[in-house]
Amino acid sequence: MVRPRGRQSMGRQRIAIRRIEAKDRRQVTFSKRRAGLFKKASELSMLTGASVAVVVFSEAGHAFGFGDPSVDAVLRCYAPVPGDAAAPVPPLRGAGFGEGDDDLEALRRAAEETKAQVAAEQSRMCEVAEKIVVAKAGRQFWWEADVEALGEAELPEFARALEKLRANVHRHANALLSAQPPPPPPQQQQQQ
Amino acid sequence: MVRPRGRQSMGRQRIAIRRIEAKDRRQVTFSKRRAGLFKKASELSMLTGASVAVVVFSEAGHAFGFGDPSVDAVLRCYAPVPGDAAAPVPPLRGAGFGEGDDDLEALRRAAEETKAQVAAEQSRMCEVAEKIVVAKAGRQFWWEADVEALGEAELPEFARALEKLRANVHRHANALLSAQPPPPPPQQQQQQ
DNA sequence: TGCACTATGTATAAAAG
DNA sequence: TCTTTTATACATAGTGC
Repeated sequence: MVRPRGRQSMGRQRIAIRRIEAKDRRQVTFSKRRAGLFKKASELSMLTGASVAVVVFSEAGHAFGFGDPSVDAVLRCYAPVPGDAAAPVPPLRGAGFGEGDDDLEALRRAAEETKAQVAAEQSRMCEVAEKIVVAKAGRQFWWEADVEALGEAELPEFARALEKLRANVHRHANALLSAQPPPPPPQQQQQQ
Repeated sequence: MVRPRGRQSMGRQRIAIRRIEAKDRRQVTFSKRRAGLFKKASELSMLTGASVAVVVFSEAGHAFGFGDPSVDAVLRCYAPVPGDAAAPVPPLRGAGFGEGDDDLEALRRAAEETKAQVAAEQSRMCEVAEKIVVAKAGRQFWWEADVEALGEAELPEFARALEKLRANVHRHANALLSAQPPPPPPQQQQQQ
């Protein structure tokens, strides 16, 4: 194992979180970070017992997904249909995996991924369709509209203010769930 | 800023990726890692222009979500609706932000998060939500008003779309991988 | 209860094979 | 082009306010 003297690499460099223009690097980054995202999702699920679903569509239209217990299961939970009610949703959760599950976990991830890919094969063109729906809905998302309306000149000042607001938004966001006005009607949706 | 002599903290410790038994820590870890996961998802989207949707259900049954352009938009894509497709459409995606977008990005993320949370939470009781028409015109802060208005306004359409979505997801899942436990139309609660 | 800090584990941008 | 390696940026477990 010879160890050449000089630096063998520049090591990880800091990059701005904005679209990567170089196609090559963008693709490489996509693959790496997608894997990383799935791993994080998996760990979150394993550690806390939460149900997690992640769906990713690359620019090329390829779909990837990860889910515990499965993407579909979590999505069912996310979108309970009135008529179908009684989707009480599951405390379900992954059981306890063993220790050397590193490989199993990776395999599991790969399986989920493949599954999503296959499913996406038929929904390839949906990326376009999705945008139609969104566009048809009318206005852009409010935060986009507002931000863009500000103009770049005002952004710096606005950004500074946002730094403070960010904390408030976060706090408010979390408060919404727990402090949200409970549905007036006596009917109460069971929520585990 | 005195600097006490001894180590101020043990620093990050390595932990096994298995269910955290201590309830307190489990919850803390959930919050931290959920935030981290959303951030990663956001970055993946920003860097590569991919569409990403993440839905998380805590053990307590609380729903959290992140999506770009939005959770439901991506999910719609995941489950294509045959009769609802086709037609070119403007990008609307990665808007071109300035340089100091660090704060803007954070806000955008928080906004997405908030919106998704509200949508996810309310979608679980959409029957009730459909009847609720609230005029929160008295809000002092634009983000509060808009966030709440958005969730309520989009709910009906959202719910309707999801009804079809779910059916498609099931159909695809069953057709593509017979390994998936048959989720009959009627209610069913499957484990794992 | 929540937020801030710090040391350290982990993810990953580049470079090399 | 894909895999492996390196150096470093980033995420976060444990702790204190």
